[in-house]
Amino acid sequence: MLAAAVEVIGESGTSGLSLRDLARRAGVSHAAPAYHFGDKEGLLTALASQGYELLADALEAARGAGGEILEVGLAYVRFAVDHPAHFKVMFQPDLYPDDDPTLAAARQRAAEALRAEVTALPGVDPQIARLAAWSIVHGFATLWLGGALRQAAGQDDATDLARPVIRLLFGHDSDRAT
Amino acid sequence: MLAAAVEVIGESGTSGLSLRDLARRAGVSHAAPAYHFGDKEGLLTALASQGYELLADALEAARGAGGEILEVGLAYVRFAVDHPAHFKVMFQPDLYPDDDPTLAAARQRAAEALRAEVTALPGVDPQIARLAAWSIVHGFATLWLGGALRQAAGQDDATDLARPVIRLLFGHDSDRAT
DNA sequence: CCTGAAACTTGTCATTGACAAGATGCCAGC
DNA sequence: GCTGGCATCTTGTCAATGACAAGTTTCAGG
Repeated sequence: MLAAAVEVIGESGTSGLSLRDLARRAGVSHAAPAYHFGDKEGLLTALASQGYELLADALEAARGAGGEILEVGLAYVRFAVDHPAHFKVMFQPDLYPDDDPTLAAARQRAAEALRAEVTALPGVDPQIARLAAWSIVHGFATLWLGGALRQAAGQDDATDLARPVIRLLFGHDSDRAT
Repeated sequence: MLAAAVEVIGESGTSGLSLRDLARRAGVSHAAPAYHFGDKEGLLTALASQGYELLADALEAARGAGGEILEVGLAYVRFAVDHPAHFKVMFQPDLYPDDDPTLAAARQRAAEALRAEVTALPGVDPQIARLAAWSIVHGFATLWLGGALRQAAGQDDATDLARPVIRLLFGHDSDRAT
């Protein structure tokens, strides 16, 4: 059912999502989704939680694979591109209550994965560095999903375009020319 | 009426927006909004267009005031914080059709204002520099509006926090320590 | 065989977006 | 002064939706 929700959101966005349509696709009655999630908010909360878990998985995997900060950043972008529906719901906090414990735990896990990887540059407040890293990958991902970048750049692969962008912030100077 | 829409979105988010509620607040009948905007999509299109105009104004003003790139970036963040409803609608493209001519013109104007300001760093593709600049300010603004940053940082003023973040990307090395 | 819980279904209600068909007011041109 | 036309709304209606209440099926454990 969450999978069906992801599909619908991918087609019509978060506003076009209807519990009854989900039920129709799943071949059940119109009240079945309400039983499982209680509420439309409940469904979106579950979807956001799942999204944070997937994101944490992706970030931890990139970190485990010997990845430096660049790789973790690219994993963030790749997550957004591969799971656009999850990403959109996760960062639209007026769709769900933010006091759900499951969601808070998943979010905490993802935040930790992101936080651990940013090694501070010399002379820079590590908190600022973390914020900058998060901002640039999140901004890039959001703009890409919004379609704002596809026309500006000839690129059709998000990560190819994201790589030099992230390098500009954290890359060694020798990388800047590439 | 657009002002009322802004107010409602500020309270309940884009999904809680109802044409009938708008009509109630404006003291008119439930079909009056439909006459002016034709459609819910129409209303959101108008709101997005207005948002892009306001953004272009803000960016051009920052640029005109002798602002370097840092000031323009801060103006972007300030716009998002001051006009959260507009900002949210603008960058949620599944809420409105993207082929509206008025909207396209306004968007073009804002894009131009942003594009013109980014002076390339030596040895860096200017397109990449623009993308990085846009990404970092957009990401910061989005995360701030989503409430993701307010807890992490003790700051309660967005621009104070955004300043060192933007400096990290574009500032001179002498600024980094501050 | 009985019980009770999980996973639904059916039925209903207020609200919403969209549309059609009038009202009402105002102003230009004759 | 009258008429036609236009912009701005109102009333009425419809299908779709989210939420909820109450019943139904299924099935494991005792």
